[in-house]
Parts: sequence; C-alpha cells; structure tokens
Amino acid sequence: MPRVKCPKCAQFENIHKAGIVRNKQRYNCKNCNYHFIQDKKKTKNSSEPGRNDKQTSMQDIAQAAGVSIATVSRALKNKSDINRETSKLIKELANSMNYQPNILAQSLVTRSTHTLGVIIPSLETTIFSTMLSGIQEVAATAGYRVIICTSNEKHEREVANIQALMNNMIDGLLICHSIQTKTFEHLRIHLGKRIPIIQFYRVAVGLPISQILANDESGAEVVTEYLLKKGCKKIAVLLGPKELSLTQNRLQGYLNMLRKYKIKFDPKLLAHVDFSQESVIRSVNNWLEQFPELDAVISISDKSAAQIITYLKNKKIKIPQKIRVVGFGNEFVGEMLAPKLTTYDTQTRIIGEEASRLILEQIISGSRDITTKTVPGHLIIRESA
Amino acid sequence: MPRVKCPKCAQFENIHKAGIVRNKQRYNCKNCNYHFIQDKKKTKNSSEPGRNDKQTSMQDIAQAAGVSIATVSRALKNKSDINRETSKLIKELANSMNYQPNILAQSLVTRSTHTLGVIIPSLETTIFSTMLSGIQEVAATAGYRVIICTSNEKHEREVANIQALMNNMIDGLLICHSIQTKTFEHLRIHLGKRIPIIQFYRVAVGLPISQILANDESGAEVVTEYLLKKGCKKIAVLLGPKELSLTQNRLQGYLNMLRKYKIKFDPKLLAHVDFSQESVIRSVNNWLEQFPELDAVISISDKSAAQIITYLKNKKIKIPQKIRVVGFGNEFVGEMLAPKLTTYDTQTRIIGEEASRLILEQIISGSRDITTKTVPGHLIIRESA
DNA sequence: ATGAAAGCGCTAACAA
DNA sequence: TTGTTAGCGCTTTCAT
Repeated sequence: MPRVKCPKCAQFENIHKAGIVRNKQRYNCKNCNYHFIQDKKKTKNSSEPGRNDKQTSMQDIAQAAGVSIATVSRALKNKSDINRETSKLIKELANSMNYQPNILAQSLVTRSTHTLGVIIPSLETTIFSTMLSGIQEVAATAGYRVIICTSNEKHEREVANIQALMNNMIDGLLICHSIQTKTFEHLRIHLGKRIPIIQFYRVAVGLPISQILANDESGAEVVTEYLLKKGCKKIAVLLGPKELSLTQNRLQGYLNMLRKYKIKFDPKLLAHVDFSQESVIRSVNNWLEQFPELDAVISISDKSAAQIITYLKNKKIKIPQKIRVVGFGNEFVGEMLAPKLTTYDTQTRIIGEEASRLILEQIISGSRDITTKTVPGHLIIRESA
Repeated sequence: MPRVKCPKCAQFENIHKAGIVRNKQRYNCKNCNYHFIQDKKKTKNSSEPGRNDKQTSMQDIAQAAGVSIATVSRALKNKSDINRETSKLIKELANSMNYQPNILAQSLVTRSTHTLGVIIPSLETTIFSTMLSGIQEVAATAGYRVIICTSNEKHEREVANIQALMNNMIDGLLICHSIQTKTFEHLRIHLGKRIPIIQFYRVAVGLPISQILANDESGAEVVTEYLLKKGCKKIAVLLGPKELSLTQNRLQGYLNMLRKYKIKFDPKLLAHVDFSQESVIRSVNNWLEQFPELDAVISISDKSAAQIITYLKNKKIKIPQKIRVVGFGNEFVGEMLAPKLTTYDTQTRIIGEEASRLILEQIISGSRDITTKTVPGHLIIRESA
C-alpha cells in the first residue's frame, strides 16, 4: 500500500488513485469520498553536499526562471518563437547553473546521436590508425563523435560489435572487416534499417553496401610494371589472406602486368601471410631457396617490407642491386629504413576521410544510394627499388 | 483544433479532452455531453514495405505475446519473478522478431551507458594507438564500449570533447592531455560529478584526479646511467614541451644521474621539440655544431630516435661508436633500424590497460579514491647504444 | 507471476 | 510568445 493518509478522515485505508494533475497525484478517499492531491515531486538536490551528483536539468532552469520546460528548450535551441528577453535570461541562467543537455534524452527523442560507429580490426596497425584518424577528423569537423570498436581480427567480435552499435547508439556504421570474417549474415540483417552502413578498405563483395576502397588492382599494376621495366624477371608477391578482396585485387593487378609483358606466371611466387613477422620471414626464405634468381619482392605492407629488408640485409643480400623491394601503404617506417623503401602510397588517410564523408552525407541527406569509390594512390620511388 | 468528431452528435466543436485510458484519449463532447474514446496509437509499420525503418520494441513483443511490457522486460532481463514458460515464450518471440534493446532508452533510465570516453591527442602516434589498444581491450572484456575523441594537440578541441562526452554519454573519462593544455578549469568543473575521470600518460599536476603514469623519472635514470657507465660524457636530451609532466620527470631523472656521477649539467644539452621531424633535426644539428665531443643522445621517442639515426648516418657519423642513441617507447620501428635501436620500454600498452582497469573499478565500485600508479618499464639494449 | 503506472530528460505538436 | 501534453523505449516500484 502506498501509505497515503486522507487529510479529511485521517485514514490510510481505501485511498484510491484518481489521475494526475500537474505532476501531482490525485487521490480519492473511499471512506469519506474526499478528493485530494499530494505533490509527487521528489525532494531534489537532497543528496549530501559533498557530491553534486545531480546534473542541472531543464526542469531546474525552468523553475529558476519561472517558465515552462518548453520555453527553456526553445531558448536553448535558439528557436524563433521566443521572447528575446526570456531567451537571454534563460541562457544566462543555464550558463550560471552550468547546464549540460542530456544527450541520451535528446537522442532518444530526436532519434539521432551524432555519433558514428567504426569497426576496425586493430588499432596498432599503422594503416588502420591512419584511416581512423581520417574518419575521426572529418566526423569531428561535422560535429560527430566516433565510437571505435576493434575486432582484433576475430569474426565473433566483429559480430558482437555490430550488434552492440546498431542498437540506436550510432547514426551510421563504418566497417573494415576482420580477416576471419567470411560470412556476412550479421551485416545483412541490418541492411534495411535506418542506419546506413559503409564498408571501407576490406570489403565483402556481393553485398548491397557502399564501399570505399584503395586502388589495389591498379596499384599492383603500377608497382609490377615499374619492376618489370627495371628489368626484373622473378617478382615474388607477398599477399594477405586469400579471402580478402584486397588480396584478390592486388593479385589481379600483378597478373595483368605479367600478361601484358608476356611473363609466365608461377604460383610459387605468391605467398599468403597473416601479417606476423614469422610468416613473412618464412615466405621470403622459401622464395630464396626455390628461386636463386629472385630479383624483386612486392610486399603487402610497409611493415612487412621493413621486415623483409632487415632480413635480406642480414643475409647480406644487396637491396636493390640483387633484390628490389616495394611496399604498400606509405607508412612512416619506410623513410627510416636503409635503403629507404619504395612504396605504393594507397592514401590511407584519404580512404578514411572519404568513408566518413560518404556516411555523413547519407546520414544527413537520408539517401542510401549504393556507391563504390576507389581512392587513387601513387608510387613513391625511393631507394629500395 | 484537433478536429475530433463526436460520434454521437457528429460535431467538431466543443470537444474537450478528458484524460487518457489505456493509451486512448477520452473526449467529452460539450454539445451532447457524450464521453467517447479515440485510439491514439499511430498506425505502426505504416512506412512503405521497402524500408523496415521501425525497430521492434518491447511494446511489439508484449503485444505479440499478449503480456505487458513489464513482463517482457522481466523476461529479457532474466528476473526471478517470472513464469518460466512465459519467459521462454517471450525470449523466443524476441529472437524471432529480431529484437534489439534501445540502449539510449536503457541508459536514460539506468543512468549507465557502458561506454568509456577517451580523449587522446592523436591516433597516428604509435604510443597513443598502443595505449588506446590496451584501453579498448580491457574495456571490451568488461563489456564496455569506447568513444574516442582526438584533440589533435589542440586545447580547445580537448575542452570541446570533454564537454561533449560528459553529457551522460559515458560512464567514465580517460584523458591524456594535449600539449597545448596548460589550464585545467575545463576538467575541474567536472570533478564533483558522478562520472569518474582518470588522467593517463600526460597528466596535470595538482589536480585531485587519479593518474596512470609511465615511469619517466626512473626510466631516464636508467638510460642515463647506462650511457654514463658506457663512458659517455656529453649526453644530449631531446625532450617534449616544457609544460608536460613527462618532460619534467625525464629531465629530473637525467639530472639525478648527472649529480650521482658528478657530471656538470649543461642546459645547452637540452632541447625541447614539438615532435616534428624538422624540430628534431634542428636540435641535433645545433648540438653537433656546439659539441663536437657529443657522444650520446637520449630521444623523447623512438620515432624521433629513428629520425636522428637516419640523419646521423647521412652525416657519416657512426652509431654507436661516435654517438650512442637511445629512444623511449619501444615502438615497432626500433627493430627495423640499422643499427637497431636501444630503447626504454615504457610499457605503453600496460599503461592503457591499467587506466582502463582503474576507471572500470571506479565505475563499478562507485569509489572515487585518488590514486597515482606508475607503470614500471625497462631498458631494451640493442645496437644503437 | 503479472500488470499498471511513473518517470528518466528531453522535443515538438498543439492549445491558448 | 508561452504553456500543456504526449511520447521516445525502457526500468522499476507498487498493487494485485
């Protein structure tokens, strides 16, 4: 029982609720048939003075200003239909009371959180943090926050992250798939929804989702042709896992050029690695054993290229005289190596920026057109090739 | 006017609202004094079939199961006071209807978002992305999301980010200050609040905020002593901006060892840089001109150390024979250099992990004890010193 | 074991 | 120009 006492007959029993008026509960005492009201407002700011737990709300400002909450909302939102005086007073009050809007409440009503979600395999790989930086920069400029979740290259974490983010936390999702991810049901179920999704860098083919990509195929073509023109005959290629579209595309570019220059393709010159130093070194070693005449290596990343260069130098193999090495990504490390790394700059940062721009556009315009954009890169010639 | 028609007298005028019953608006027609009800429920799922805009809510499940929303909530939350059958039915229903809870609504009620906010100067600096990775990893394990905002080393962006995050979006804030940040009013105003704040790596001194720090002073001592024992006499130190506690601490460690080994301190051997390659090279050049007998450089980071090594090699200065170089941070690049970089491993990842752990503990336990934790590092001896 | 209802803090449609 | 009210989707008392 709510333990309400009738002010007339002073009874606790048979008191029934009878609607609410102005945030006050009306009661009806069945004993004496008396209707009365009792203020329901909790005693606010009742916590100890030590911790000012309670944020000031519009309610508080309204009370202080002697206006309604709606008026406060209007003032703070700079709506037109409000008295300039009132508005000024309210804003000053809000300021002095150190008012901060509750974004959750705002978002719940407006159905927009001004937050982008990004799912990325790792934060510790240079290209990913560079893309992220591009995403973040564009988003921040547009007044959007970014929630970042890492999948750590695990499929189940990617799935869990998507689930978690798609529950109204974000206005748009940017995703770069984990290596493990080979099925895309977890993405497909979100496709019809209000929240736009864009894939970048590593994408799933065949899904109706917009994509922002590096120019992998033509990048591989440029690199391969460059090496071919330098007279290389045996060009090995270090690739990522077979399933990645990126891997396929680079391979395609490589093959295109072999065909163009009428070089016979030898599948033994391909290696698929998992980005670990160990797998990189193992691949290089295999090549060295099988192909004494090996004269070039195209690496999947600058980091791997750095490992390759270090390894070859240990073996006293001259770079670029005996073997030319080319990387992908134009990471910082390339310039620090000796010899300095020749690399294909995939414009990683731009990829992030473009992805961010595209999703913001979709969020703001409401359009869900499916587009695929390829960010052009270029070869940076240094010393290693 | 709401344009409500009285079903009895078919009039539109003089219809007054008269309370709400079961989500239906009751009206009273003053013309014929007839009370009637009109369903207020919007026609749900009324959007075109192309886009299933509407997420299924508890309301929908309740309707489908023929129970109240409260019961659905109880079932999905695995509360005890619920029939096992009912619970099972509801859960199956929720599953088949592909229900996703609205986190905003949940958070609004429970006042907890299961999200950490992190403010960091940049994503493209190795140590920061490593710390972030540590934070993210611990947070994810505990079921927390991470919102990352970069200040880009700008004070005003740090301030704006803090404001934005502290508006109920997050349960805890981890902050690593921008270089520009020299006043801390923007932090202080949030100190009394419900949301705990922790500083890491770069911290403000004198504020009642918990801190997770690298062992900078003792790290600098270890490095300096190591060089001293190798016989170095002229040890230059590349430091960050003077204001950073980190800078002060490393300097202190350096001075401690000079005193211990009775070496006279020369302030010209210090340089404060802004992390740009240009400022690093300029400092090194200055030293080279002023101190022909220079025999060691302690660098602020491995990245700067890499730049120094590259520069010295260009100048045909032998490392470590003529000049020894030691870095800080144990970044990936150190192992790729020739000679390989000797560096003080500050255990950056652990710093992130510890910060994450501490704030999660404060969030969960509610305690706000102010602690300062220093993460121990160690010297990694390679070839450059 | 279940339902009714209040309310988290806000926006917006509508009424005055 | 301002106030009233409903409601966003959920949790949580209280009453049954």
